[in-house]
Amino acid sequence: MGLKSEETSQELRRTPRQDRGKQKVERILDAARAVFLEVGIEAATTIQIAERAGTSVGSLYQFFPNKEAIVRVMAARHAERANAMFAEMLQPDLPFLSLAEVLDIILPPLRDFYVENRDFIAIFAAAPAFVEEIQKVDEQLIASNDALLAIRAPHLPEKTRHRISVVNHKIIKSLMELPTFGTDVTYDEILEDLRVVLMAYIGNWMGTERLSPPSG
Amino acid sequence: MGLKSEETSQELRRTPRQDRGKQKVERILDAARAVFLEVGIEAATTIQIAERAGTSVGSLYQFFPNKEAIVRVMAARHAERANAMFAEMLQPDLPFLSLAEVLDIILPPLRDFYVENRDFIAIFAAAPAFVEEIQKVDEQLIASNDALLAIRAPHLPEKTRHRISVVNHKIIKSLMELPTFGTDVTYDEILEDLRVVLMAYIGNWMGTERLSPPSG
Amino acid sequence: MGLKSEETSQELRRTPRQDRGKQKVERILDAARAVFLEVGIEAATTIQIAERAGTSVGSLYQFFPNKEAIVRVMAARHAERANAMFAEMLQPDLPFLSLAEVLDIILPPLRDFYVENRDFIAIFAAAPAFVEEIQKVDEQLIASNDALLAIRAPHLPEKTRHRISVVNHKIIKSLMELPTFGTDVTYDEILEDLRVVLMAYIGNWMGTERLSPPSG
Amino acid sequence: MGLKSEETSQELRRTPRQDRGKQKVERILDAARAVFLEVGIEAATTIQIAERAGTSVGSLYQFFPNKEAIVRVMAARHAERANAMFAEMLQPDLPFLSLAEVLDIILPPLRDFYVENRDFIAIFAAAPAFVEEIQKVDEQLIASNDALLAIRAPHLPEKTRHRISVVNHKIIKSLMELPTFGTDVTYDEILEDLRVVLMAYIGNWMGTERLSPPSG
DNA sequence: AATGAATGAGAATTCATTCAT
DNA sequence: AATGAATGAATTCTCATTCAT
Repeated sequence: MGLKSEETSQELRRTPRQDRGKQKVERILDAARAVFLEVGIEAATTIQIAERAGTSVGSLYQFFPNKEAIVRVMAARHAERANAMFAEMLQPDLPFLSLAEVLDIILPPLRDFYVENRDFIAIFAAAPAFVEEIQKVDEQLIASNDALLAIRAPHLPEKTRHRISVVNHKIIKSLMELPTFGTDVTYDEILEDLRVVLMAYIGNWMGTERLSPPSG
Repeated sequence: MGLKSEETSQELRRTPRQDRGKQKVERILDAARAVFLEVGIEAATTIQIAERAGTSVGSLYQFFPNKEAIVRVMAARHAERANAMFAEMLQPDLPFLSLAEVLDIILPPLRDFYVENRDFIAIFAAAPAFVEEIQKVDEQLIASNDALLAIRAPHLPEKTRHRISVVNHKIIKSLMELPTFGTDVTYDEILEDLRVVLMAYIGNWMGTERLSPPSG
Repeated sequence: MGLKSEETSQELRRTPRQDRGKQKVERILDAARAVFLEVGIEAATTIQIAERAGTSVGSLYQFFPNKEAIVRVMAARHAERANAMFAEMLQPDLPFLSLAEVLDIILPPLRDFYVENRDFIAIFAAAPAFVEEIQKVDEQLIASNDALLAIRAPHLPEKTRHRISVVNHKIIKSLMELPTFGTDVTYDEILEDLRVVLMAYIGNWMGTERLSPPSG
Repeated sequence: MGLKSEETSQELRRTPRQDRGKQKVERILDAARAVFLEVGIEAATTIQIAERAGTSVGSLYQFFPNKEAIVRVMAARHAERANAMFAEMLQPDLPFLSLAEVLDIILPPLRDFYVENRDFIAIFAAAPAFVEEIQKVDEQLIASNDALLAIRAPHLPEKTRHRISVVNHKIIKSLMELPTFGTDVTYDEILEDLRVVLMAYIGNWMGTERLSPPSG
């Protein structure tokens, strides 16, 4: 009787092998980003997105089983980029540097990530919670914080340590969002402020000195 | 929000002079809060809200010209409560106390405000930015920060000062949101963390010492 | 994200207590019958039905959660009418009469049922199999045949007896459909033919004589 | 069927002279049969059919102007097979044999036809009546009945005779459908039942005895 | 001739808002 | 003033059919 899609919204309906198809997926995702940014995820309509992408709804649905899938693929892409950033950032000797050095290493790529992904940050900031992919990005950032802290401050109770990681991440995330939204604050100013704040906050818990690296 | 009326959604359609009317407005706002919390602002339907409030849609529309108006009135109420909190908090000698004393005075009522308004915080956190009333709350909190800072650190360029106020507010706001969402962090833990962070951040700009109050 | 109805299409969405509502349900069902008859169940659209009923789609959906529900309610009504007919028809002494007498008792109300329900017969004849309600009507007619036969011909193996009931029912049903579809055959002619056919067919299995009723 | 083209769906768009083309038409028809059987004619999509046939929609439309045409060609094929069966069955001396002999001659090939065409029977049983080709099959079967009867019972008014032919055909058709659908009835059991029923029904109108063949 | 991506009209369903009662 | 049924525009998604490659 023409029921609407019963699929469990599995990402892409059909992995496009052809270049044409890949390009179209990209164009749709780009269009969606623009539309989401303008009117929000909920208010965006599939027809709007298709038109913006220069196609028809039909085409859109050839690649995405439903609107939610567009959001999820977009979120998954965002998560991938976040992962790539971590990989680059997490050097093995990180836990043994001074806090100032750690921040010198960590903050710039973090800023770059937030700069490059400002659209997605804005889109997902107001995103319906059901976008798990986005929550995972946060969880991952928190986890790597946690790992670092576990080495630097092994005496901390796990629960406390986790809270610190959460708070730390929340501070970074929320301040990095500032330039995205109206405020006329620059990313570099935020970077400076973050340095001050985190030196104090993290230093409070794990000290600011270098650690002697494990012998051997 | 898919409005169909052309009205500019002017808050209350008719100021209810009767007690009966006032009570109904309250019941509708309470119901709306509950429904918004459960399903989000966009997904909430006016019929749901009316039923929860124990009335009919028709009645609801007697007091609110459209769904958006409910959101705006709710936001306005939230703003009022924020203002009340400021009024209480801003003692005339505040600028001249030590930073630690200032935080001792400011943080507890701030926490209380966030505790008491957690529902609204949660509702508006994911709210489409177009709810101006909400932005005003933020602007007001930022403005009072700014005023304080203007006295304590008169040498700061206005723009810098404003940025500090913005950052300061964003830190408070985002950390105070943590207990509201999933995280098992308590308000008191957050209060401690805030103290550390703000001592460092604000202290960095305006010093932590007492100021000699203006003579005369 | 605005998914379409997830309800399991439970008959009526809301049992209309008011007369107005009841009448509207009737008008919708009448309209649906007419439309189904003209274009078939699958091709019928809810808007068509609503218009025919003199309402709007919205109203239609106030009573029926989806198109399928209309079909099911219609089928349920049909089943009820069939049950009413059985109740009337099945006299306790039926098994002990001669076959000719049995047919005299059974065939006229059966004909009346098929005459009065010719529209539904036509609609459901081509109905998608998922309309369980309709299958139940058939099963019930078969079951009462079976019960009769169990008394009259207790020696028959159950499987054989059931087949006879099925065949018997199928003959009745398919012949009774004839006047409904194009053919210029009257119900009375069919009744005569049925008598001949069933006398032979059933008589072949259970004899045509009276049975001595159970003593006591 | 939701046609969008204005063509009057003339069977085959292009008579395939090449062997390749003929084979493809066959493969498409086979695929369509399978798909129709599984999901029904209405729910079947042209892409499904094409994929099952190992081609593309484009190719399918090279041979069939639209979906309906597939149904019609399939029905036409079915009609042809029915005709072939008649041709084989209708021996010149048929009208002069005893009814039992006639049934002995007629019923087995009839059964074979229904067995071999069970798929089509199932497909077209629920088919919208607008497939004229299918009605023609029925009309043809009725007509040959009629012819036989005209010889055996020349005294019967034409209208009566025609009704008998219709009823006779309907009985055969509907009983022969039983094994196709859920029921666990075998074709041989049905054949037995048909013999009983038709002996009685036809015998009732045209006697069961042999006729003396026309001299000369 | 074959392919399958592209198109878009059309169907089901929802929900803000109105208005008769 | 209160009610809640009625309205229909708007949205998501499908699928017959076309047409560029």
